[in-house]
Amino acid sequence: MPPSPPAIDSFDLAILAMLQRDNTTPQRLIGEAVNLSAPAVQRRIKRMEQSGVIAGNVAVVEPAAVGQPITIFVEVELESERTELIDAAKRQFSATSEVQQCYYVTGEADFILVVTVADMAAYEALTRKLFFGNNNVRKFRTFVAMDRVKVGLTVPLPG
Amino acid sequence: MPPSPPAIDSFDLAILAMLQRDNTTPQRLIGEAVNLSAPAVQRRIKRMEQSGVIAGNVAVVEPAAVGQPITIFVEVELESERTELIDAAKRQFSATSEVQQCYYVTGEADFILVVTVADMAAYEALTRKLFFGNNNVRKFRTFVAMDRVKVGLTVPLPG
DNA sequence: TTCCAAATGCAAGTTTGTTTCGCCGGAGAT
DNA sequence: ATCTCCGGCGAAACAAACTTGCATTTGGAA
Repeated sequence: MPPSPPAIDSFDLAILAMLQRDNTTPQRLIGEAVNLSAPAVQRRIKRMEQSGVIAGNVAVVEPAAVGQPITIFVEVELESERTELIDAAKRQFSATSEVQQCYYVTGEADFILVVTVADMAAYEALTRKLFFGNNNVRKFRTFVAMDRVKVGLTVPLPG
Repeated sequence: MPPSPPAIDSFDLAILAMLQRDNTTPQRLIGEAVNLSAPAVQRRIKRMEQSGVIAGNVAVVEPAAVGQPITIFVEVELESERTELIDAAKRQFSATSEVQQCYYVTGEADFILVVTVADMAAYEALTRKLFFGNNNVRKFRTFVAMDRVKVGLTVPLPG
């Protein structure tokens, strides 16, 4: 079997902490901050990208600046929990560009969606397509965000 | 008054679409894709960063790889909707590293949180700190994510 | 039509990221 | 105990990308 990648150590965590704040930080500065040479930093970053610890490098776009000022949470409850229907729902939600995030959850709902739209008319159209047009959706509850207090994908890192 | 920044055009949208997928894409390739020279691409990116259209450039870290495999949604309902108490809650949630995302919403809840933790014991400790230790929290509902079907901050872009 | 402003493309300069090389330290075998 | 192999680290050379300045063109307003 292939050699398992080395475990994450405190150097890696320190590097990740900087990169998930700003991945344009020069490797030289990262090296100074964590007491490593720039090539060592580079090797560790590359390794973490290949092993999947770093899932991607992305620009964060301000939705309001591109005409999508409304963020909405939706709790979706299905009629049937059959695996096949769950998977179909996952696929449909994933393929919908307005659905920024989709989670399959325990509790009083089956899915929680984070939706980004231009206006409420667009949301209404989306509900027709995703929910009213789907016999397996028993009901859904809508929460409109008035304030995006904290937004990001930052993961809390030990150390 | 300061000159208002130029409106976003279809070139900008095409550039954003590529950057929010992978912001390490060389500007030369972006230029080829959108029919612009590399410096023109560079100028537009810089302008959008300064004007806030691009809110940041970050590495996306896989939570499970750094010992935070559990994602939880929490709907929080407050006792009082007094502005001062709302703001206090916003500040407390924002300052909590386990709270990855926090939204102030309409509907049957006041806040929706996205929480990242190592295990349920850590979540239990967090609820004690944030909810049971706060007299203004009337109740909260927990949804544990079994599958992070779609995760990201990607904004749907026209065009 | 004429002038002005903004944006583009080209080319050079600078910074950054990448690769290669040699060295050091540790684990295992002889 | 010593030798050898292996993996990682640091220094330097290399290549690539990014950034800047300037001349040109384009679009619009006077």
